Amino acid sequence: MNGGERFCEQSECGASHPAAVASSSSSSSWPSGGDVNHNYYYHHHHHDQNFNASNFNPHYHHNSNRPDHQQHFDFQSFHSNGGAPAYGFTHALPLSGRKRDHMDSVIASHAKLYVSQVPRTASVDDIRPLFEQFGNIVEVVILKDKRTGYQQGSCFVKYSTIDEAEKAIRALNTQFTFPGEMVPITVKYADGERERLAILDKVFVGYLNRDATKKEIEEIFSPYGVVEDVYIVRDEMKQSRGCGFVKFSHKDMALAAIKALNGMYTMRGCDQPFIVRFADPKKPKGGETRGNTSFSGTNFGPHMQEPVVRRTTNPGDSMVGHNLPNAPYPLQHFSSTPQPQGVSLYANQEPQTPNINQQPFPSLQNPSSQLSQMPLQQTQNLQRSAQSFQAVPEMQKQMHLIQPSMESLEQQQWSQGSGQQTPQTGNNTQAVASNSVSPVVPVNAQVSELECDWSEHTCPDGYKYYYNCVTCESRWEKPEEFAIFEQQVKKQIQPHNPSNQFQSPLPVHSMEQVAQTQQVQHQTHVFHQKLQHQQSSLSASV
DNA sequence: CGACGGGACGC
DNA sequence: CGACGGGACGC
Repeated sequence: MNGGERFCEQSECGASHPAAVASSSSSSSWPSGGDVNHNYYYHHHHHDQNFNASNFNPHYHHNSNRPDHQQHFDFQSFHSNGGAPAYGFTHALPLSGRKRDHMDSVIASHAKLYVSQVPRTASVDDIRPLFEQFGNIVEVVILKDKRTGYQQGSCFVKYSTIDEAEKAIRALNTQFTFPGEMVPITVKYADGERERLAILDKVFVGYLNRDATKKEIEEIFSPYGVVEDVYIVRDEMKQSRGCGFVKFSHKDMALAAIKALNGMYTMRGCDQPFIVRFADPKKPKGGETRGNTSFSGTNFGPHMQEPVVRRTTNPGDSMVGHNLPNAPYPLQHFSSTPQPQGVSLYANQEPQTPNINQQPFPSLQNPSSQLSQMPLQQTQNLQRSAQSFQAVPEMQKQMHLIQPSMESLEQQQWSQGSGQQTPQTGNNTQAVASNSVSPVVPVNAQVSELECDWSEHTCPDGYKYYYNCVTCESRWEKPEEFAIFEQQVKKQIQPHNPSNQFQSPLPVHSMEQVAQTQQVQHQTHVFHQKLQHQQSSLSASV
């Protein structure tokens, strides 16, 4: 079967590594509307040479099929709806110097699709616009035959969220035919992807106290989200094996728990801190497994030890096990039925204390209580640690989940955080830079005249949501006001862009409904032109 | 017809 | 080249 192996070249552009992209996207949870001026990254290395609307005529005359041509490309989003706001740090992030922990956890929620019936002559630029209509493209990889180097007629398209991927599947699978192809494309999850994504809301926990009850465990994890289930692994004698699983209602919560507790929380009577990581997929359970390396490269590996600040057994640590004095916070803070798609998340909650009850992310109550609610050990680590790799970024991450209306407060805490973590190593500092500088500044501050009650935020997994600082409403869909606001911002930043085409890329919904090849092709064609226009506008503005 | 990457820790 | 405890999915 070796002859059939495929390969694809890695991009020479270090900045285009998915990790680098992710570090930008995940670190930019703060309003992303005003970041267009950083998007120059996109065409920095890639001009439009292969990009041409005529690619969609049946002849595909461009020459992108030379075997050695780079066909691998990671995208920085540059349309506003796409997520992954570019804060411009991508190109500066060295491919090698990066921590795998945190970012990869975020990456884990990216959704990779496998697309076949792609013309062998198609370039990334032919493929991307088609898919970009449905969401933020993190990566496109054209598969090639390992030996000949020729394209094999399929590709991976990676979206930053599952939602986007689903949209693309619904709209494009068997619905779109590339010019020159006899059959429509198939668009489906790459092998193992579904399984991988399905369990991101569940964490494995090691170093549980063997006497711990479900309830006790639930209380420890509840501050980070709605705990739907706690399972303690037991032997045949019903004795706890000291590990278990905690399932949340949302993968974001799982991530929050990982960030906060892994290596940071030592249970009473234990001498080792928790291991908290995404659960491995359950049993292979039969067929449908292809050379499934789905979990390599993220933090699922057996010895992927997170660069957590491990508690060294300090003399003064007799407190171990008594951390989290009154730990657990009322579960009522969490909506029991979070809806990824729906209307306002917490619509059914009492409006009286909006700042608490209607937070976009209920897992964390409010910034002022955030520190005090952190497990004591974590706080200690933050304070004492000169090499708090994990803790500080974690804090930052959590901050992003917090009430956006508390900007000043947040900023204060931010500066504390970055101050403490100063004495750390370079790579991290970089990551932090993108974290702590850009996102903290609200769009409103950058563009003085423009204001919008809505702001855009990103969950750790890439989901975007919108928060209104006046009504305290949050919602998943982009409010019209915010879309307009975004456009205004962009006009201001790029005065050279006359007719800004940045509205939500294309009418996605009508797209899905129509789902007619002709239309799709037409719109794709149009999209090409738009892209070109946008690109030239962007270059002009840099 | 189906076809499913490559590199990836950090000192 | 050391890092890792090993345990991994109910009803």
